[in-house]
Amino acid sequence: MCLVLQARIMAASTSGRPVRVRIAPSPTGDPHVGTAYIALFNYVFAKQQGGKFILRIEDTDQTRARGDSEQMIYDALRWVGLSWDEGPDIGGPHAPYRQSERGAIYAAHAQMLIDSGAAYRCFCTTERLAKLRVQQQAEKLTLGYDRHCRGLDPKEGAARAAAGEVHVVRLATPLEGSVVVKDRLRGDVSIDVGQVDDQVLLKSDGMPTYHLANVVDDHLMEITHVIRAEEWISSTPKHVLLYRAFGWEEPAWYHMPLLRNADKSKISKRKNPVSINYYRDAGVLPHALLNFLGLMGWSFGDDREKFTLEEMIAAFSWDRISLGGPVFNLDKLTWLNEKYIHDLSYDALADAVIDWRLNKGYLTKVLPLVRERIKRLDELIPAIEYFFSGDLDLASRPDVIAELTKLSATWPIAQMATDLRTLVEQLEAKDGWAHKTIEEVARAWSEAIGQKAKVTFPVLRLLVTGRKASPPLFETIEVLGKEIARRRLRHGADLLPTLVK
RNA sequence: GGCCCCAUAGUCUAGCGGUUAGGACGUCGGCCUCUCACGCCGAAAACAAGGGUUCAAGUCCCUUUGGGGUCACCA
Repeated sequence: MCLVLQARIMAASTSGRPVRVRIAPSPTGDPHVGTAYIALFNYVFAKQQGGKFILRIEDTDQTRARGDSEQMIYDALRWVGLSWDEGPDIGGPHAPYRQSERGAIYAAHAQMLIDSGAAYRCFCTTERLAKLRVQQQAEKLTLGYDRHCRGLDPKEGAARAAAGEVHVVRLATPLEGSVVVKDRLRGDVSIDVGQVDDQVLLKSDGMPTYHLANVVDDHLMEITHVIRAEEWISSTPKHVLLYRAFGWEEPAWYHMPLLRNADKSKISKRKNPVSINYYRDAGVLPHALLNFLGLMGWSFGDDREKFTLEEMIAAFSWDRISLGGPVFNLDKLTWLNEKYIHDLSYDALADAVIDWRLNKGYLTKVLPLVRERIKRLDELIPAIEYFFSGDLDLASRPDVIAELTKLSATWPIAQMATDLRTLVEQLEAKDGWAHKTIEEVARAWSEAIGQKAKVTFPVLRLLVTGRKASPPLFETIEVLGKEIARRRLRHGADLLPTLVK
């Protein structure tokens, strides 16, 4: 039996503690499909082991926080059918579960590390660090903090801090040796400490970095198995070092492969829809999405590809994980979704469609935009068709292509595509999705790229509605929802060169 | 670039030393059929390369190649 396999089997019986796992998303944007993916494996393992699944919000970055994001995470996770035993919204024995509310805990723990000499205060300015980095890059040295403040007398550090001097707290990484991460899926991963920076633990705003918060919380919340994405593997030594510095027992590490774009790079919104809300709005059934995620890196054991969460829980084992990064393939997701639709009773399907968009709530948003534009009720459905579609088939619309071609005379196609992607990114950076905001962003963007709204807005309309005429553009975009609208814009930008020759 | 991870068809995967390398998506062909779709049948399509170990290697080891991740006061 190979070592990895042995490690995986031992993993299931690790330590006598009851299994507790967590998903720890950061509320910095739309609910990510990767969050659901990792949540699924945490959830499945917890349920199989009779353990607990905890949701923790990692909102220690004040600058990236997005107001609506946390609620969207709850909604999205519940939508796919994953629920948690403890979390910010439902509480639990280790509350609070929102890191921004645990500041005192981190500060106290950072102090413990300073007291024991495992961490130190650093007064280096960001300017100095930036300069250092440029220099290291120029000289092709290993990037990282040069430990300038490490030699500082702790007493002096304490005094300067007490005097109100701005500083951070850094981990005093051992100067030599290596750290072995016992990854249960990969075996031992040994990383030389030369690769490990004196990582910032406490930021100058008093908030902890991920590294400190994550280790402190996982310990305090009695997390036994850390199941997270592979991108974390290279910072795990820092975490191991922290556990040792505190004298705590490490959790069992499991680094799952990363979901990939078609080109095998880490899944990203530029190349793939990554918001769970997109899949919801595009008419993917939650169970189909979850089932599909279960196929990413894991297989049932027989040739079964369609299975329920309960079946997955019953059949789950770590030795059926494959480590190659799975490409998130929309075609196969759609095929699976088709299976789920076909298995629905007509009654259940009716409910699903109503839940989706064929409901009074959504119609009430659409109708104000079209009432003046219809003369008989029978004109309604054709008039609002694009409010109920996912991707538009622009290639089959000669009028759209002709119009785009015309507009490309003043706005070259390649540039158009680039500019549109810029717009999408600017829209993504905004909280909320109100038409006034969208319009403001679009107007500012138009000006910035040096194109008249008379040219850019028609292009937006063409790509977003697939028509030359529509209700007021920005209200239409608002009602369509950010997911569908952004997807059409991005997808449209990708398609432009093939549409207009 | 340093370090780390990974490697079966275009894609998701089965495979744990002896298989005609299996299944699924997609593609192509056929059947069914008033059309389309579903469904059914069939086809093309893979062990990255080179060295070992072994009677025997997709499976174990090494090297190379390729892909990915990571090197922040972001998570």
